[in-house]
Amino acid sequence: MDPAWQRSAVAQDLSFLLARSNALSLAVGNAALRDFGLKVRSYPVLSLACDDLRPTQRELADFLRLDPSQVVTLIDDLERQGLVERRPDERDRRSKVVVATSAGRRVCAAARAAVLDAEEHPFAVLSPEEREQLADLLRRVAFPG
Amino acid sequence: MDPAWQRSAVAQDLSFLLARSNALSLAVGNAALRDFGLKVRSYPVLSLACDDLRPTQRELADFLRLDPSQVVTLIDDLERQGLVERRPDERDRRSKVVVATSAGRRVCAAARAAVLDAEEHPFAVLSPEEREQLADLLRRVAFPG
DNA sequence: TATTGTTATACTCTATAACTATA
DNA sequence: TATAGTTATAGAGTATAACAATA
Repeated sequence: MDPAWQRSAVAQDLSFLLARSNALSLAVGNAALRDFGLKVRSYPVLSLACDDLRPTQRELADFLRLDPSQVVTLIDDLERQGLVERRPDERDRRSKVVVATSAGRRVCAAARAAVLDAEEHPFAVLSPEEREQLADLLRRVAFPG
Repeated sequence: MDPAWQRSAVAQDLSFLLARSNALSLAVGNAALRDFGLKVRSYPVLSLACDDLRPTQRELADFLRLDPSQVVTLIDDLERQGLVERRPDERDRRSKVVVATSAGRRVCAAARAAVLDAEEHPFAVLSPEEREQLADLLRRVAFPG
């Protein structure tokens, strides 16, 4: 059955292929992060906090294309697990800067390794060169301008 | 801000780039389909019904990686709009085959044109050759084996 | 007056289990 | 007994509006 279905009209759509690939990647990613109490949604927040960018919640919301209220609950979870802390922003007392704790840095490093390892599954069909090619193309779609 | 953030660790992950690209494509796709009473989730069902593959609900669930119960509600919607019909499968009376009505075919053709047109926005940064390259890479990820 | 973070709310999506009718 | 479709339900994700503190 599949061969004929793969020649169907929808299966040629870039948006359909993107959605399907993402669904696979999402499932694999969440499974890999489960051991660390993280999800595909919370891991980027922790990772950005670990990159010493001292992001405010507003900046995280903009970059991750999430509503500010969603960022609140993601950070609530990470803070409850002792992985990040909210610090007052000296330059603007309305803002709160998200910084990683030392525990957060350890968990993030381990989680990153697990994610990269898990990515082998959905992307194993591609060679290292093809993966880099795919990353380049997606980078331009994901970050136009 | 963005340039520094784009060099962050997560922004290098294939899974993150895929998720972000998909989020953009999803928003654009749903906006384009809204006029036709369709969504990114229901359009593939209608499109496959229009391809004369005479899919059963089970086959649709397998191909779209959806739970059979989700297929039920998607087809309920499409049937309520008069775009598809459930027909008994002569070969297995447990199964139901989903076929497009003539109205469904008209709507599907118009919706497909709108989707292809809307895809210009997220993928406009890529040349036609690059888009085909991206489609080839994603096809192999989305349909391994 | 505008913005940051927060709370509350509702709506969609996703996952699961149980039921029925057929095989 | 196993499978196709259905129903019901709960959890996760997403979007929106309103509010307090600060700019």
